Amino acid sequence: MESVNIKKLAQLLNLSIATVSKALRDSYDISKETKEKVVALAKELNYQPNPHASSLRKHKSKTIAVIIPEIANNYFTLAINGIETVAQEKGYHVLIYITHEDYQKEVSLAKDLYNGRVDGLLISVSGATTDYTHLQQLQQMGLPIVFFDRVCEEFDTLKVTTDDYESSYLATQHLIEQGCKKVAHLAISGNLSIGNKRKRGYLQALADHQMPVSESLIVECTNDDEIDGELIREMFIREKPDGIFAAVERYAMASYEVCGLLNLQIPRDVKVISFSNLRIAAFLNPSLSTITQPAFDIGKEAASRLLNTLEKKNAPLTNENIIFKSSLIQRTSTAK
Amino acid sequence: MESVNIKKLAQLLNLSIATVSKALRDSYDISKETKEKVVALAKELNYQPNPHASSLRKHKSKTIAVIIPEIANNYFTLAINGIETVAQEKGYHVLIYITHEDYQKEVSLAKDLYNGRVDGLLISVSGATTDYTHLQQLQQMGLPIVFFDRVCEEFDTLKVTTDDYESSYLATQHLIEQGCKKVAHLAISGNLSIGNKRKRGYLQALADHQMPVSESLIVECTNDDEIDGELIREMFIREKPDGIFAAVERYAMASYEVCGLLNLQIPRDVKVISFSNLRIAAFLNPSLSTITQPAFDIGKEAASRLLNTLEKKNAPLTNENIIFKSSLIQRTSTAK
DNA sequence: ATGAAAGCGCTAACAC
DNA sequence: GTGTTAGCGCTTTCAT
Repeated sequence: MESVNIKKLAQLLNLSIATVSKALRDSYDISKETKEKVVALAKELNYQPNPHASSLRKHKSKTIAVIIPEIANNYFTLAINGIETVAQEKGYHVLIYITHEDYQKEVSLAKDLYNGRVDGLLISVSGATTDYTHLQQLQQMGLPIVFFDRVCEEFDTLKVTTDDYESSYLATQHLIEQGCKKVAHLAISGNLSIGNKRKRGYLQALADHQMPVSESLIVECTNDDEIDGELIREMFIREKPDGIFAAVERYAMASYEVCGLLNLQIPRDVKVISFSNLRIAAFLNPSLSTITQPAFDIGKEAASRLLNTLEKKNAPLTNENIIFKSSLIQRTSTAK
Repeated sequence: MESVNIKKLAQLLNLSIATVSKALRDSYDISKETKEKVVALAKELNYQPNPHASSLRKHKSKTIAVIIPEIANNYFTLAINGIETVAQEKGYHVLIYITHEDYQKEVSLAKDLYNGRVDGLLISVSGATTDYTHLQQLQQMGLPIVFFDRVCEEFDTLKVTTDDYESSYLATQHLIEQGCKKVAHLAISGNLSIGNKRKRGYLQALADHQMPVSESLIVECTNDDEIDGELIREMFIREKPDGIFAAVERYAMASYEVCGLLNLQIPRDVKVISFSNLRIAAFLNPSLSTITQPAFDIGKEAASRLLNTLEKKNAPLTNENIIFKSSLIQRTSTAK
C-alpha cells in the first residue's frame, strides 16, 4: 500500500506538515486560500490519512467490535445490518467476531481488544459463558460495552433486549388458548438470561392456566442440530405434547422435522410457535406462528447508544435496560 | 483504554524497550532467562501490543475488509462465516462493510481503504457497479483483492465463483424435463457477470430444447421487493408461464407470493426453481427446488487464498477463476 | 546479549 | 497564519 501521505502533500505545496494537517481538519487558523489549495491537492492525489497513525496519536480508532455467538441466524444477521447502518452513518468501522458459542474463543477475542484496537464493543454473549471477567477487564480498562440480546444481567452497563419473559408468556398462553393441553418447551442451553426468561415466561403461563408443569416437558437443547433432533424426538415419543414453544427458530425447524418423521400433523396434532426472525416464516409448511423481535432496530439502537457515548454526546453508558417489544404473529402452525 | 505498554514492562524489568520488544517476538539474540521474565510479566499484566503502533510501524494491519452488497441473504451470511473462520484461525481481523447495492457507497467505502487500513480485500460487487476504477486504484496501490460470487471479469485478480452458467442451464432444463412449456426467468438487475451467466444458461437451455424464447419472459428485477412483486405479477398475467427460474431466492419468494395472489398452485400450475442457500428450503410450502451454492466453502477459499498471499506463502494473486460446483436439489416445487 | 536511537504518519501544544 | 517540535507505541538497525 504505497500511498500519499501528509508529508508529500506538504512538500508539493511548500507548506509545513502541521499546516497541511490543520488545513485538512479545517482548523480556524488557516487561511481560506491555503485550505483550498491543500484540499484540492489532497483530492487530486486521493489522499487518505493513515488510520493507524491517527489512531495511535489520538487514542481513538473510529472502530467498534461486534462479538456474536453465531451468524447463520436471522436475528444476528438483521442486528448486524442495523449496527452497520449506524456505524456507516457516523463514519465508524465494524470489526466482526464470531464465537461459535465457544467460551474460550470469546475470551481470546476479548483479549484482542485489550489495547485500543476498538473504541467500543457490542456483544451478545455465547451460551457457554458463565464467567465474565474477560469482559469486566475490558470495561475496567475503559472500553465502553453494550450488550444486546444475550446480555449479562449483573454487568453494569447498557443492555438492549426484548421483552422475552412477556412474549414467552404470551406465546405459551396463545398455545393454551388454541386448545393445547400439554405444552412442551424447547429451551436454550446454558444459563443465558434470555433462556431463563423465556423458560420462566413459559412456566408462569402454564401455572396461571392450571396446566401440567413438568421438567420432562422441557428439552434443554444444545448447539448441535443432530443431538437436538434426537432429544426432541425422544420427548415427543415420551410426552406426546400437543403444543410446542420453541425458544429459537432452529428448534422449531427441528420440530417440523420430527413431526414429519413421527407422522404428526401441524397444527392438527401439534401446534408450534417459536421465536424467529425468518422473513419467510409465512411460506413454511405450515406457515409458522412466531414471536418476532425487531432485530434490525435492536442493532441500530445498541450501536447508536454506543457511538453517542463514544462521541461524548451523551452521558456515559448507564446501567439501563432498553427493552424492545416483540410481536406475536399468528399463522397456521397454531391454528385451531 | 489505559493499558500496559512495552515501556512499562521495560521499566518494571529494568530492561530497555528494545529488549522487551525482541523478547516478546522471541528473537534469537535474547537470553532464555530474559525472555521468560518478560513473557511472565507480560502475561501477568495482560499486556497486549498496541495494534495501531505496530500496524503503523510494520505497514501491516492483520486486518482484511469484506465488502458485500447485502447481508440479509443466506449466501452472504454463510460466506462471511467461512471468511471469519479462516481469519480467526490465522489471527486476522475482519472489517465488514455493506453497500446495500449502492455504487456510491461502494466507492466511498473503497476510499476508506486507501491508506493501509487493511492488508487485503474480499469483495462481492454491488449490482449497480459498472465502473471499477475505485477498485483498480486500490489494486494499483498494492492492495490484494479477491472477488467472490459477484465478480468483475475484466479485473486481473483471483475470483471465486460457482458454475452459474452450467447450473442455470441445468435448472432450466430440469423445468423443461418436468414438463414446462413456457419457462420464465427472474433475472438479477444490472449487468453483473453472475446475472449474465445465469441468463445465458437459461437462454441456451431454452434454445437447445426448442422452447419459446422471448424477452418478455425475462423479468429484470430490482432491489425493491414491492416493485419486483409487481413486475413479476404483470409477467404472470401477461405470459402465463408454467415454469419459473429465479436467479436469487428473494425472487422465488416473490413468485410464491404472486402465485398465492393469482390462485396458482405450485407445482401444478407453475413449477419454480431458484438459486438459494436457505437451509429451510425443504420446509417451504411447497418445498422449494434449489440450486445451492457452497457458500461457506467459497468464503473459506476466498479468504484462504487472500491470507496465503498476505503471508507470502503463495505467489501473488493470479488472474485465476476458482469455480465451485453448485448442486441442484429437487423438491416439490418442480414435481410433475 | 542488551541498549540507543530513528522513524512509521499523524496531531497538538506552543512558538513566531 | 504558519512552522517547529514532541511524542503516540512499536520495530529494527546498528552500536556496544
